[in-house]
Amino acid sequence: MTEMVQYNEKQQQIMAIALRLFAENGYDKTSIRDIAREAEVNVAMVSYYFGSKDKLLEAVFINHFKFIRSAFKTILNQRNDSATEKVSKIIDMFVDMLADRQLFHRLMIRESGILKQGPLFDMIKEMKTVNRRLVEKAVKNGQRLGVFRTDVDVFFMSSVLIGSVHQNMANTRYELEHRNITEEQRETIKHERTETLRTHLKRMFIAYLTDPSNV
Amino acid sequence: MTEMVQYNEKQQQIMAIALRLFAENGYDKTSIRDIAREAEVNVAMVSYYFGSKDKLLEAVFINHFKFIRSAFKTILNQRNDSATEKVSKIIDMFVDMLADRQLFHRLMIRESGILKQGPLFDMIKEMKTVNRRLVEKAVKNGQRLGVFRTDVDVFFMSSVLIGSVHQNMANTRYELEHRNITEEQRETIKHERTETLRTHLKRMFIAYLTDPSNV
DNA sequence: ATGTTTTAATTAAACGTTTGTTTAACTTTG
DNA sequence: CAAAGTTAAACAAACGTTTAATTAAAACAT
Repeated sequence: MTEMVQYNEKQQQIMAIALRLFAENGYDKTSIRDIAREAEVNVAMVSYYFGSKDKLLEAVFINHFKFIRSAFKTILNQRNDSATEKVSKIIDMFVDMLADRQLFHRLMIRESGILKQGPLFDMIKEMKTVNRRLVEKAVKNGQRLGVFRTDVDVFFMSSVLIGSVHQNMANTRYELEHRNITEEQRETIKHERTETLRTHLKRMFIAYLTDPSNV
Repeated sequence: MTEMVQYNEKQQQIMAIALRLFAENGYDKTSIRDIAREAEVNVAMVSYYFGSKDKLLEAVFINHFKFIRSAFKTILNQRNDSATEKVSKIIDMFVDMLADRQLFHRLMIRESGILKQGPLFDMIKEMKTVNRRLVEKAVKNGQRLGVFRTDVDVFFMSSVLIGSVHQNMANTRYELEHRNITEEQRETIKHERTETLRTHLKRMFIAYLTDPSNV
């Protein structure tokens, strides 16, 4: 219970600012002094609370992974859906998860590219495995019911799923940067893009899974 | 003609090492001294030849963009294919391009995430636009011939295309890291993954484009 | 071809900044 | 009064870059 109240207000403030700066400018291009300035705390507070810059990044990761793990559990415990509904729900979960936590995923995608070991590597690897298991479960369910093809590739599908969502956001960001529109319009376009992505991902996956043609 | 021989041997040596280190360890985590050591040149040579670390990165980008642009032109000038063959060829081109130049694309994906302006931003934005145009052209061709649906989304498709390929490679890397296998086995698995990706991407896209069901 | 001059390439050392982190003094809180 | 929180200052290390000196290569005139 008290385990949950792990971080006090100041710590959360530091972590929130750190996440934003890490995601927007990169971990290495963000100095502890940058974080301290924006979070309006002394530079020494980061070492005091988190030990080091590395550990701060780790804390940010752990924080979000907790949330993500519980989201996975929720979807895993859902039953009584049709095979296509299950796929649809998984896509919804991924799109929502990535849309709601854009900053974190931008950071994760960036840092994941250069990790070779350590706690962050292990966390990301674990998440990749869980992603795959989730997709696998839904696919096997549809295959058991005889509505999905038997020659689909789960590794491929989980790559498409996460890769498409991330790329869609990255492309949208590039398109909107430097465009002279209000923040409101920007958010509207982003939202439209997300909904289009959601709809078409579902259609594409169902088409792929149920495609009757020979290869 | 002489314009082509832009870089001498030493410059190319520096650029090759820089690309590898930037891609594997990140731009910021790679020092000029690291590059100089591995390229077996003096640290001052980087400034001497490229002006700065920033400009070296820019040179690496320009170098690869030249190649990529010419690959695009090749595919754009191909004719007399069926609609599905055109899509198939585009997928082949993207998969080959990303597989052959893995290091560069790892670097680009990473750095693209934090760019807001400047020459690199512009180059990447241009490439995203060209990607989209290529997909658009193939899609419209198929629609004109009446074999593709009219309600497909080109922005979505180009996101899926590039995002899936990159994510597939990233996931494969995570899976293979720390596995106690020979370099040969590693390359074999990588190759298998790439071919599976190619096959299934084609099948999925064709299924998405020709799916007869209502939405 | 030769010796001379000019340009380019290369080097070790130094420069000024910025970095993450620590210290030691001070303030607030329980 | 003891513990936790907070601060400004200091620290050493690493960074990108520049300097000034030296060597190699090229261009040139004789």
